[in-house]
Amino acid sequence: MDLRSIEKKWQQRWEKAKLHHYDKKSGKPKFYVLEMFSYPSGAKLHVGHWYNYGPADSYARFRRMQGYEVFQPMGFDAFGLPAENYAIKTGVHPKDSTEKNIATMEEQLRAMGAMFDWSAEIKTCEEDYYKWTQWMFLQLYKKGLAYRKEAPVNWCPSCNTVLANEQVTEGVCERCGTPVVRKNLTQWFFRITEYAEELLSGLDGLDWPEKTKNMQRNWIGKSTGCEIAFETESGESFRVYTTRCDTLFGVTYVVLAPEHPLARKLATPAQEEAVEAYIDYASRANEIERLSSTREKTGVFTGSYAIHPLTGKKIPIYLADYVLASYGTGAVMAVPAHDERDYAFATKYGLPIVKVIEKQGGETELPYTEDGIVRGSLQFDGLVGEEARDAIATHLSILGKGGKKVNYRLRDWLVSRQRYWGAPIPVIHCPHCGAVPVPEKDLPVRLPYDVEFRPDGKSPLAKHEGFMHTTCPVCGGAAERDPDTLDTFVCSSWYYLRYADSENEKEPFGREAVDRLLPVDTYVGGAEHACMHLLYARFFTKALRDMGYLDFDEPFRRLVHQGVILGPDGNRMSKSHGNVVSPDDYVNEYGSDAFRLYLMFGFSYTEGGPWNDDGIKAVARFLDRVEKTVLKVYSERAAKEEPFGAEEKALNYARNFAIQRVTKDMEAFSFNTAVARLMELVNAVCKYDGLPEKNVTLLQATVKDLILLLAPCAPHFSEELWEQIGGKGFLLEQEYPKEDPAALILDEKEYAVQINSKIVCKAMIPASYTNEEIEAFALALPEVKARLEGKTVKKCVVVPGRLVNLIVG
RNA sequence: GCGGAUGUGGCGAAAUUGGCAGACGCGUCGGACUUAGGAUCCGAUGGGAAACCGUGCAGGUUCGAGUCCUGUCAUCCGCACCA
Repeated sequence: MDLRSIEKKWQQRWEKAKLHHYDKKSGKPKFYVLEMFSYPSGAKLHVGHWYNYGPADSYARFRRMQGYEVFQPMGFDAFGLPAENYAIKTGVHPKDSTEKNIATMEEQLRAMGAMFDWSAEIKTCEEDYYKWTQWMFLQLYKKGLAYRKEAPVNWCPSCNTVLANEQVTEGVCERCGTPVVRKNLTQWFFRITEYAEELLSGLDGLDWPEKTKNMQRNWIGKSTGCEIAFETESGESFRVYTTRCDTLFGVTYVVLAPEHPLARKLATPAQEEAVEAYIDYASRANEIERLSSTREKTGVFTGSYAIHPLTGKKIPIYLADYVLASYGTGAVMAVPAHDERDYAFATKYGLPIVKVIEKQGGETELPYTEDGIVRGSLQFDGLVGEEARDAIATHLSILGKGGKKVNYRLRDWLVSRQRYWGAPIPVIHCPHCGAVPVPEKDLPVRLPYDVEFRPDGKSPLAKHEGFMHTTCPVCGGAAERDPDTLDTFVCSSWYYLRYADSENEKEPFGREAVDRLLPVDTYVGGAEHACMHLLYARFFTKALRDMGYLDFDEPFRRLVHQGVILGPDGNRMSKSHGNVVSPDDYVNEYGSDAFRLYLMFGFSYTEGGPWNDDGIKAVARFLDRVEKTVLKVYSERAAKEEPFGAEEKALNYARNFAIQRVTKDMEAFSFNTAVARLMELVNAVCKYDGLPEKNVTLLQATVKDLILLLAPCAPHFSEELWEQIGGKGFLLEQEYPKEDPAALILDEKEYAVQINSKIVCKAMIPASYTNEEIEAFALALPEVKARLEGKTVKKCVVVPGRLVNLIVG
């Protein structure tokens, strides 16, 4: 079969029949299968796209044949830095390169033959999409979930933009690897922390990989501790946050972050110069240096003292950048005896170390950071761990000096970007009225085309006078637009909603459409989005729910991550490694079905692995074999008398076993074993076909089921075979085979017979036997008899259908 | 440093969740058909001559462990001064 020519033929017929369009009137239960949309940074689809979309499409087809009204849309996450960086390098405008890339990728996606519903396609860089992205911003603003503040932010000097916390890895820009520096800037934030608790608790009910859920749990980082108020001698007050208030009597100094509001105020005249110098030093350190836990601790004494809230003792106040301004209260109580960091700092600066926790049943070695018995702490002596913390926290709250407090590591999401290729932030800055949101009727705020996007640390839009100059919607006076664009993750935080109603011009999505299709039933995409896209999308869903636009809590019911296909050398594919495998070459040579089938068969889907050429040849051979077998079987005529003996029973068993297993494996995204079962079925068919006497009716029925089972995995190929054997309609319209339980019941089963857990022989034992009968049967076997001469059987373990184990003394 | 995952033939991988380790496929070897075979079909294929030995390594629980427990090594991933 010439796979390439039949692909075109069937793609055209499917298209003409609108076979892949979601039909809301079908009356069948809906099933929303979604793959993460494409980012058109390169000009072509790579193996990773194929590995994501090919097998996932087979899953969607499988669901469709099972009787669901499947919705599987596709689109493009088209805004973003790569297109802009490419423009800076080559002078090609991001809009032009993006549109060109999208056109190529669309064509390739169509050639894949996936059942995408192209009528729902979206591109986030188009006005009719980003208009609603801006609308989302305005709703969040109205709800108090979007706000502007000056804060130390992550700045990538190479990308010339700020980055979200999530986009900084090990102190470097996630995208380009440049060390990130801290800068004080006024920026827009989304108040994702408002949802920290629900984002955490909601994970429990999700059918997601445990690993991904754990990454989100870690990222949200809930911690239960205690806030404690300290007064200074000069009458100022500040609070510290601790998870170990049971160590409160061991406090020998307190530390404020260098950015703490009181940092300068607390410097005594004698220390003023040193404090200034230290604040300056800390502000210049980049994130890598700052975050390294192995770096030697630095700090400075302010000259001021605080009063211990329970003992009334004088405690020196230090500044040190091992305390983070952005977590907790930006101040900590230092207990060198029971905290490694404080211990290191105290040792270096010669501060006292007071032991107040004793190890239970052992020598207490400092720093001792585990729970233990409280000592030297007045009425709290003798308490241990949690009970000590409870008692001290309660005591503090009675005194009005603090109490229990929950903290999260999650920070608000910084969404401003000083870049061109994104959705403009719909805000106008008026000298009289301040930051004013653009009225909804004036959306979209259009992204101008003629912009100088060469980076100089300022937003490219800031240099575009026509864009910047506007009037204030409140007072009508001259005003300027916000020159920043939104992080592209804002665009992708709600696209799965837009698909449901992509043509709607009046609203981002109609309530009825969303109620019908959402949430997404199965979402397939890479694991790298665990703490970014997947978290942001959950946040958007919850915020939109609270504004009354949605009626569900979680966007993605089930999540599956595909693995990564590596180069043949086992390294990640990259131009610099020279190990990039182009899907096009293989698709041209073997056809898209063979390529897809290899991706399904050659790897464990969630694992991925190195590419290898031999595998794809094997799959092509398998398809050849199927074709030959099917056509041969269908060229035969049924005889008058068709036998139905042991051989037929075996074939029918193989047929129904395959149906049962393939169904289960497809459901579980275990595509490699599903294809293996199909291969077994083909082997069984070939074996039976070689017999002199055949039941052609059974053989043809078996082969027909084979085509139906194969249809989701090799759609064009199967469709062609289906037509050739006289099948009616498209395969997607056929019912997926269901196994006949009766055919799976065997009269006898093969048992492994063991003596003292060692296999002696195998035996066919009737399925109807009781455990006693099985034992008797085993004992009567000659192999067993010979070995049991003169021994007594002490025990007999029977595992029904599998083995019998005789324990002898 | 903390957390998680993984470790099975020459290779990609399976294993009904504690029950015959290596399904299916690649590769290799042998055979058939052939002028020919890098096509196709059939057979063999964990190691070992065998008893036996085999799921990173060392222990343990169990009639029975790839699977459970303890320790350990290696690789990968995530977090990383979060008080």
